[in-house]
Amino acid sequence: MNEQTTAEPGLRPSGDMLTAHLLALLKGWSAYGYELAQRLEEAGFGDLNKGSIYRLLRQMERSGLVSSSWDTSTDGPARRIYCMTQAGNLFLSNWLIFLDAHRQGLEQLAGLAAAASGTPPLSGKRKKSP
Amino acid sequence: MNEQTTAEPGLRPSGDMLTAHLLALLKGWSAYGYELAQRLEEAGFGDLNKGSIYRLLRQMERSGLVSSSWDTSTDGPARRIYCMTQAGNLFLSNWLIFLDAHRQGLEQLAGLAAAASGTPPLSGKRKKSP
DNA sequence: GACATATATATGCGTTTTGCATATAGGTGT
DNA sequence: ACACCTATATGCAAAACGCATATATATGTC
Repeated sequence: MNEQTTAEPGLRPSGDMLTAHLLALLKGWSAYGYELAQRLEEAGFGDLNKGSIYRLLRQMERSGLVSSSWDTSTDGPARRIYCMTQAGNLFLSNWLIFLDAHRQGLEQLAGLAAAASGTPPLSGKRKKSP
Repeated sequence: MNEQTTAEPGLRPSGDMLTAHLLALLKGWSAYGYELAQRLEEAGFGDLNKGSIYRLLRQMERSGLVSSSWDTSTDGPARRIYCMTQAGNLFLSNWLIFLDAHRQGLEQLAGLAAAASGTPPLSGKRKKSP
Protein backbone atom coordinates (compact mmCIF):
# COMPACT_ATOMS: atom_id res chain seq x y z
CA MET A 1 0.00 0.00 0.00
CA ASN A 2 0.92 3.68 -0.13
CA GLU A 3 1.75 3.62 -3.80
CA GLN A 4 3.48 6.93 -4.46
CA THR A 5 6.28 7.84 -6.81
CA THR A 6 7.71 10.96 -5.23
CA ALA A 7 5.47 13.98 -5.22
CA GLU A 8 2.20 14.17 -3.31
CA PRO A 9 -1.39 13.68 -4.47
CA GLY A 10 -2.57 16.40 -6.81
CA LEU A 11 0.15 18.87 -5.91
CA ARG A 12 2.20 20.17 -8.83
CA PRO A 13 4.45 23.16 -9.21
CA SER A 14 2.90 26.10 -11.04
CA GLY A 15 3.55 29.75 -11.55
CA ASP A 16 6.59 31.12 -9.77
CA MET A 17 7.38 27.72 -8.33
CA LEU A 18 7.61 26.12 -11.76
CA THR A 19 9.52 29.12 -13.04
CA ALA A 20 12.07 28.71 -10.27
CA HIS A 21 12.47 25.00 -10.95
CA LEU A 22 13.01 25.59 -14.65
CA LEU A 23 15.62 28.22 -13.86
CA ALA A 24 17.34 25.83 -11.46
CA LEU A 25 17.52 23.23 -14.24
CA LEU A 26 19.16 25.88 -16.40
CA LYS A 27 21.67 26.92 -13.76
CA GLY A 28 25.12 26.42 -15.25
CA TRP A 29 23.87 24.69 -18.38
CA SER A 30 21.58 25.33 -21.29
CA ALA A 31 18.73 23.06 -22.29
CA TYR A 32 15.66 22.91 -24.51
CA GLY A 33 11.99 22.62 -23.60
CA TYR A 34 11.41 18.96 -24.31
CA GLU A 35 14.40 18.05 -22.20
CA LEU A 36 13.33 20.29 -19.32
CA ALA A 37 9.84 18.79 -19.34
CA GLN A 38 11.29 15.29 -19.17
CA ARG A 39 13.57 16.19 -16.28
CA LEU A 40 10.70 17.72 -14.35
CA GLU A 41 8.72 14.52 -14.68
CA GLU A 42 11.73 12.49 -13.62
CA ALA A 43 12.01 14.74 -10.57
CA GLY A 44 8.65 13.34 -9.49
CA PHE A 45 6.43 16.32 -10.18
CA GLY A 46 3.49 14.50 -11.73
CA ASP A 47 2.90 14.65 -15.45
CA LEU A 48 2.74 18.32 -16.23
CA ASN A 49 1.58 19.41 -19.63
CA LYS A 50 4.33 20.00 -22.17
CA GLY A 51 2.33 22.75 -23.85
CA SER A 52 2.17 24.69 -20.61
CA ILE A 53 5.91 24.35 -20.15
CA TYR A 54 6.70 25.60 -23.65
CA ARG A 55 4.34 28.48 -23.07
CA LEU A 56 5.86 29.33 -19.69
CA LEU A 57 9.36 29.26 -21.16
CA ARG A 58 8.37 31.73 -23.86
CA GLN A 59 6.78 33.92 -21.24
CA MET A 60 9.91 33.71 -19.12
CA GLU A 61 11.86 34.87 -22.13
CA ARG A 62 9.52 37.85 -22.57
CA SER A 63 10.11 38.63 -18.90
CA GLY A 64 13.85 38.49 -19.46
CA LEU A 65 14.52 35.52 -17.16
CA VAL A 66 15.89 33.36 -19.96
CA SER A 67 17.08 33.81 -23.52
CA SER A 68 16.73 31.37 -26.38
CA SER A 69 18.23 30.49 -29.72
CA TRP A 70 17.55 27.82 -32.30
CA ASP A 71 19.72 24.75 -32.52
CA THR A 72 19.64 22.97 -35.87
CA SER A 73 22.92 21.15 -35.43
CA THR A 74 21.28 17.86 -34.42
CA ASP A 75 19.03 15.51 -36.34
CA GLY A 76 15.30 15.78 -35.94
CA PRO A 77 13.21 18.91 -35.37
CA ALA A 78 15.00 22.10 -34.41
CA ARG A 79 15.43 22.73 -30.72
CA ARG A 80 14.96 26.03 -28.96
CA ILE A 81 17.86 26.25 -26.55
CA TYR A 82 17.31 28.25 -23.40
CA CYS A 83 19.85 29.67 -21.02
CA MET A 84 19.38 31.71 -17.91
CA THR A 85 19.97 35.45 -17.84
CA GLN A 86 21.26 37.54 -14.96
CA ALA A 87 17.68 38.51 -14.17
CA GLY A 88 16.80 34.83 -14.07
CA ASN A 89 19.60 34.18 -11.64
CA LEU A 90 18.38 37.00 -9.44
CA PHE A 91 14.84 35.67 -9.57
CA LEU A 92 16.05 32.26 -8.47
CA SER A 93 17.98 33.72 -5.56
CA ASN A 94 14.97 35.73 -4.45
CA TRP A 95 12.78 32.68 -4.78
CA LEU A 96 15.05 30.63 -2.52
CA ILE A 97 14.95 33.34 0.13
CA PHE A 98 11.21 33.69 -0.22
CA LEU A 99 10.74 29.93 -0.11
CA ASP A 100 12.75 29.65 3.06
CA ALA A 101 10.69 32.39 4.68
CA HIS A 102 7.54 30.50 3.76
CA ARG A 103 8.92 27.24 5.08
CA GLN A 104 10.11 28.75 8.32
CA GLY A 105 6.72 30.37 8.76
CA LEU A 106 4.93 27.06 8.32
CA GLU A 107 7.20 25.15 10.64
CA GLN A 108 7.06 27.81 13.31
CA LEU A 109 3.28 27.74 13.22
CA ALA A 110 3.27 23.97 13.38
CA GLY A 111 5.60 24.15 16.37
CA LEU A 112 3.40 26.65 18.14
CA ALA A 113 0.38 24.47 17.54
CA ALA A 114 2.24 21.50 18.96
CA ALA A 115 2.86 23.48 22.15
CA ALA A 116 -0.78 24.54 22.23
CA SER A 117 -0.95 24.04 25.99
CA GLY A 118 1.48 26.90 26.59
CA THR A 119 1.38 30.55 25.66
CA PRO A 120 -1.10 31.38 22.90
CA PRO A 121 0.68 32.87 19.86
CA LEU A 122 -2.08 35.37 19.15
CA SER A 123 -3.14 38.06 21.54
CA GLY A 124 -6.65 37.20 22.66
CA LYS A 125 -6.69 34.12 20.48
CA ARG A 126 -9.21 31.44 21.34
CA LYS A 127 -8.50 27.77 21.61
CA LYS A 128 -10.06 25.48 19.09
CA SER A 129 -13.21 24.55 21.00
CA PRO A 130 -13.88 26.95 23.89
CA MET B 1 20.34 50.88 0.25
CA ASN B 2 18.69 47.51 0.02
CA GLU B 3 15.49 48.59 1.67
CA GLN B 4 13.53 45.41 2.29
CA THR B 5 11.08 44.49 5.00
CA THR B 6 11.13 40.70 4.97
CA ALA B 7 9.85 39.09 1.81
CA GLU B 8 11.50 39.54 -1.55
CA PRO B 9 10.68 41.89 -4.43
CA GLY B 10 7.40 41.10 -6.10
CA LEU B 11 7.11 37.59 -4.76
CA ARG B 12 3.92 36.81 -2.88
CA PRO B 13 2.29 33.55 -1.90
CA SER B 14 -0.61 32.51 -4.11
CA GLY B 15 -2.62 29.43 -4.87
CA ASP B 16 -1.60 26.32 -2.97
CA MET B 17 1.13 28.23 -1.21
CA LEU B 18 -1.29 30.75 0.24
CA THR B 19 -3.73 27.96 1.04
CA ALA B 20 -1.04 26.15 3.00
CA HIS B 21 -0.09 29.27 4.90
CA LEU B 22 -3.69 29.98 5.86
CA LEU B 23 -4.08 26.40 7.04
CA ALA B 24 -0.89 26.69 9.09
CA LEU B 25 -2.29 29.81 10.75
CA LEU B 26 -5.38 27.77 11.62
CA LYS B 27 -3.42 24.84 13.01
CA GLY B 28 -4.57 24.36 16.59
CA TRP B 29 -6.67 27.50 16.70
CA SER B 30 -9.56 29.09 14.93
CA ALA B 31 -9.50 32.55 13.41
CA TYR B 32 -11.45 34.83 11.10
CA GLY B 33 -10.51 36.28 7.74
CA TYR B 34 -9.59 39.80 8.75
CA GLU B 35 -7.29 38.46 11.43
CA LEU B 36 -5.64 35.98 9.05
CA ALA B 37 -5.03 38.71 6.48
CA GLN B 38 -3.38 40.88 9.11
CA ARG B 39 -1.14 38.08 10.30
CA LEU B 40 -0.06 37.29 6.75
CA GLU B 41 0.99 40.89 6.28
CA GLU B 42 2.82 40.85 9.60
CA ALA B 43 4.63 37.72 8.42
CA GLY B 44 6.20 39.92 5.75
CA PHE B 45 4.33 38.67 2.69
CA GLY B 46 3.71 42.02 1.03
CA ASP B 47 0.27 43.56 1.11
CA LEU B 48 -2.00 40.93 -0.33
CA ASN B 49 -5.54 41.82 -1.19
CA LYS B 50 -8.11 41.15 1.53
CA GLY B 51 -10.81 40.39 -1.02
CA SER B 52 -8.70 37.64 -2.53
CA ILE B 53 -8.13 36.14 0.92
CA TYR B 54 -11.83 36.13 1.78
CA ARG B 55 -12.54 34.55 -1.58
CA LEU B 56 -9.84 31.91 -1.13
CA LEU B 57 -11.14 31.05 2.34
CA ARG B 58 -14.65 30.48 0.99
CA GLN B 59 -13.22 28.35 -1.77
CA MET B 60 -11.20 26.37 0.73
CA GLU B 61 -14.42 25.76 2.61
CA ARG B 62 -16.10 24.49 -0.56
CA SER B 63 -13.11 22.19 -1.03
CA GLY B 64 -13.52 20.91 2.51
CA LEU B 65 -10.19 22.18 3.83
CA VAL B 66 -11.81 24.43 6.44
CA SER B 67 -15.21 24.90 8.01
CA SER B 68 -16.75 28.16 9.15
CA SER B 69 -19.39 29.53 11.47
CA TRP B 70 -20.59 33.03 12.35
CA ASP B 71 -19.48 34.68 15.54
CA THR B 72 -21.73 37.47 16.76
CA SER B 73 -20.53 37.41 20.35
CA THR B 74 -18.24 40.43 19.95
CA ASP B 75 -19.00 44.04 19.17
CA GLY B 76 -18.75 45.23 15.61
CA PRO B 77 -19.56 43.32 12.42
CA ALA B 78 -20.07 39.58 12.65
CA ARG B 79 -17.01 37.46 12.11
CA ARG B 80 -16.82 34.30 10.08
CA ILE B 81 -14.73 31.96 12.18
CA TYR B 82 -12.72 29.34 10.33
CA CYS B 83 -11.17 26.17 11.64
CA MET B 84 -9.21 23.50 9.85
CA THR B 85 -10.74 20.16 8.93
CA GLN B 86 -9.03 16.80 8.76
CA ALA B 87 -8.73 17.22 5.00
CA GLY B 88 -7.08 20.57 5.60
CA ASN B 89 -4.59 18.98 7.94
CA LEU B 90 -3.80 16.34 5.34
CA PHE B 91 -3.37 18.99 2.68
CA LEU B 92 -0.93 20.85 4.89
CA SER B 93 1.10 17.69 5.54
CA ASN B 94 1.24 16.92 1.85
CA TRP B 95 2.25 20.47 1.10
CA LEU B 96 5.16 20.31 3.53
CA ILE B 97 6.41 17.12 1.92
CA PHE B 98 5.95 18.54 -1.55
CA LEU B 99 7.65 21.78 -0.55
CA ASP B 100 10.63 19.94 0.82
CA ALA B 101 10.94 17.94 -2.39
CA HIS B 102 10.92 21.18 -4.35
CA ARG B 103 13.50 22.76 -2.07
CA GLN B 104 15.80 19.75 -2.17
CA GLY B 105 15.51 19.70 -5.93
CA LEU B 106 16.51 23.34 -6.20
CA GLU B 107 19.45 23.03 -3.83
CA GLN B 108 20.71 19.88 -5.47
CA LEU B 109 20.66 21.58 -8.85
CA ALA B 110 22.41 24.62 -7.42
CA GLY B 111 25.04 22.33 -5.94
CA LEU B 112 25.56 20.54 -9.22
CA ALA B 113 25.95 23.85 -10.98
CA ALA B 114 28.53 24.91 -8.42
CA ALA B 115 30.54 21.79 -9.23
CA ALA B 116 30.16 22.46 -12.94
CA SER B 117 33.74 21.54 -13.60
CA GLY B 118 33.10 17.93 -12.62
CA THR B 119 30.68 15.32 -13.97
CA PRO B 120 27.83 16.80 -16.00
CA PRO B 121 24.44 15.95 -14.43
CA LEU B 122 22.73 15.38 -17.75
CA SER B 123 23.73 12.75 -20.18
CA GLY B 124 25.14 14.52 -23.20
CA LYS B 125 24.46 17.91 -21.69
CA ARG B 126 26.40 20.85 -23.04
CA LYS B 127 28.18 23.45 -21.00
CA LYS B 128 26.90 26.98 -21.00
CA SER B 129 29.11 28.47 -23.65
CA PRO B 130 30.99 25.82 -25.63
C1' DG C 1 -28.11 64.28 13.05
C1' DA C 2 -24.24 64.21 9.83
C1' DC C 3 -19.84 62.68 8.84
C1' DA C 4 -15.42 60.29 8.86
C1' DT C 5 -12.98 56.16 10.35
C1' DA C 6 -12.05 51.32 11.64
C1' DT C 7 -13.66 46.69 11.50
C1' DA C 8 -15.39 42.75 8.75
C1' DT C 9 -17.08 40.36 4.76
C1' DA C 10 -18.35 39.99 -0.03
C1' DT C 11 -18.84 40.73 -5.12
C1' DG C 12 -18.07 42.51 -10.03
C1' DC C 13 -15.02 42.88 -13.72
C1' DG C 14 -11.23 42.65 -16.70
C1' DT C 15 -6.75 40.41 -17.10
C1' DT C 16 -3.76 36.56 -16.55
C1' DT C 17 -2.87 31.74 -15.89
C1' DT C 18 -3.94 27.01 -16.53
C1' DG C 19 -5.39 22.38 -18.43
C1' DC C 20 -6.43 19.95 -22.21
C1' DA C 21 -6.71 18.99 -26.88
C1' DT C 22 -4.92 19.86 -31.25
C1' DA C 23 -1.77 21.42 -35.03
C1' DT C 24 2.71 21.49 -37.38
C1' DA C 25 7.05 19.55 -38.76
C1' DG C 26 11.35 16.62 -39.13
C1' DG C 27 13.08 12.08 -38.74
C1' DT C 28 13.05 6.73 -38.27
C1' DG C 29 11.27 2.27 -39.03
C1' DT C 30 8.04 -1.21 -41.46
C1' DA D 1 1.86 4.83 -47.10
C1' DC D 2 1.65 4.43 -42.33
C1' DA D 3 2.77 4.56 -37.54
C1' DC D 4 5.75 6.41 -34.14
C1' DC D 5 9.06 9.47 -31.68
C1' DT D 6 10.93 13.97 -31.14
C1' DA D 7 10.12 19.03 -30.70
C1' DT D 8 7.54 23.26 -30.52
C1' DA D 9 3.38 25.94 -30.66
C1' DT D 10 -1.55 27.45 -30.46
C1' DG D 11 -6.84 27.66 -29.56
C1' DC D 12 -10.21 27.64 -26.28
C1' DA D 13 -12.82 27.23 -22.09
C1' DA D 14 -12.24 27.24 -17.20
C1' DA D 15 -9.98 28.81 -13.16
C1' DA D 16 -7.36 32.11 -10.60
C1' DC D 17 -5.96 36.80 -9.67
C1' DG D 18 -5.65 42.05 -8.89
C1' DC D 19 -8.17 45.82 -8.07
C1' DA D 20 -11.99 48.56 -7.08
C1' DT D 21 -16.30 48.77 -4.99
C1' DA D 22 -20.43 47.61 -2.10
C1' DT D 23 -22.51 46.46 2.36
C1' DA D 24 -23.01 46.46 7.42
C1' DT D 25 -21.76 47.42 12.38
C1' DA D 26 -19.74 50.31 15.78
C1' DT D 27 -16.94 54.46 17.45
C1' DG D 28 -15.60 59.13 17.64
C1' DT D 29 -16.42 63.96 16.63
C1' DC D 30 -18.24 68.25 14.93
